[in-house]
Amino acid sequence: SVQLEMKALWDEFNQLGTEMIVTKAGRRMFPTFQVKIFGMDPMADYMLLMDFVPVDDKRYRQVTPGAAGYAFHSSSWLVAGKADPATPGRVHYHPDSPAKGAQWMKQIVSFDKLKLTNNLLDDNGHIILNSMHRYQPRFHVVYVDPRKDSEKYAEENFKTFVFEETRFTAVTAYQNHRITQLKIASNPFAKGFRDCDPEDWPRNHRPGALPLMSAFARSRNPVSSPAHQ
Amino acid sequence: SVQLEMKALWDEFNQLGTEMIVTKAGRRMFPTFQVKIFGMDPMADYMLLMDFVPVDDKRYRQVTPGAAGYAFHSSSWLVAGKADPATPGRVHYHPDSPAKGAQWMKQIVSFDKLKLTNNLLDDNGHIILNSMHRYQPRFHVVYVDPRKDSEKYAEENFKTFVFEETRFTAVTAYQNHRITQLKIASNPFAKGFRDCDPEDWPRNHRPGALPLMSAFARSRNPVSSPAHQ
DNA sequence: TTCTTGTCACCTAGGTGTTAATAT
DNA sequence: ATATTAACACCTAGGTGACAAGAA
Repeated sequence: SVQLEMKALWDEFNQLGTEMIVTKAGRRMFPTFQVKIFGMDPMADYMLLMDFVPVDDKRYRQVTPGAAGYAFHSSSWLVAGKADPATPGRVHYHPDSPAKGAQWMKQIVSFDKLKLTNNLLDDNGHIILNSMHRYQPRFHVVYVDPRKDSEKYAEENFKTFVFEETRFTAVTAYQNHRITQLKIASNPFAKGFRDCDPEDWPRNHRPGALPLMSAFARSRNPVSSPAHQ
Repeated sequence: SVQLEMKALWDEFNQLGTEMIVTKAGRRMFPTFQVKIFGMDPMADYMLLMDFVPVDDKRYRQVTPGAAGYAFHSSSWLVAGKADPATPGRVHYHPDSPAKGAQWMKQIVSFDKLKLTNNLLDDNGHIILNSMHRYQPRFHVVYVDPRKDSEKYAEENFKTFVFEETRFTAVTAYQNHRITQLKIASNPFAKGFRDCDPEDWPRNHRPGALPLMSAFARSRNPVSSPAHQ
């Protein structure tokens, strides 16, 4: 069995509609997909991998509620047509694969090397996704069968785990400001954009409490900021 | 068979008398011990590990040639008595162990996670060495025998490789300035102490050329520098 | 108008020798 | 005297969202 780590954080993002940035060079996911694994044979070899399947066959687009003059990203999505044709879909093997069950179970397994890209010609082995489409991450455990004719047992030698709270929309720029603020508040690498008490997250964070979202006020290179409203 | 990477650099250090810093928290080696491996069974599992054995049973101390007033570290070592009693001696397993021969052979194997410490009570799994003693790094390849009674074949299932040019003296502070300068010139993490053409190393470095050693002139926090000579 | 790209300041994380103070 | 320690400035390496400019 498999347990999703940081489930409370995933839930918080999922409630707002998780977005993941895709770039040409590849971007990590945040939150990172991490799991605790139970019930493996400690002495047997396993491969761990992830892939991403479309949640639906729709393409989305952003609705702009701002009246005249100023466009403000919202949390509402419009269906903008049928999905782009899906490419075969890559998989990402956990770099420690293959490894013994004991190794996988003794600590949290983290897919922090996995990167998402929108570059259809990517040759870095990153996961290729279409921007403005929704995806469901999947986690697969493959038992390395020592038998000679292991191919015959492929069907019974792997198990797939899906956590619906890890669904997200691939984007090239954040669409929902509340997602941006939650990323800034919870991702250590975005600390430079925080405006609030830097000690308040995640140390004192209680799941269920309202996320702190004052970072938007910060403006590093003060350019002619358009009148808001 | 095994080939030492960066042999030219190791030779250059060895010619001066390589020194490696040991600290309480643990310090990496520089140069890093790296090898290319040939002739493994691509499908078999191997463990890769290193250990460190005393080169002799001597303790060293620094000779101070400076006359009165100013002590200047030299490249001469004096034997200062018998070695401290050796502790059992830890080993460092390469963190990718165990892995298939194919995996080990397809790229350079780097022991850059290995750290040296002088803390006899270290509980981080680092290699414990005595300062002012000389050591010989050893590299071991262990074939993971799939047979039930594999213990019986332990003798024939491993092979040890020793590169004499990787010998070094463990120190808590550098004793030979030429070693310091060569470290500064060749270790990217010490770039801040370079004084010479920053592009000149290692790009244009020809083994056999005299190492560039002008970095000593640099003094960051200019304190009352004692008159030299 | 909407979406994408490339650059940037600002971070995390951690590897350097230097230095002054301390220990032996 | 000689050896060790801890704090420090300065790096490498690379992960953030902001922003302006470009593309569709």
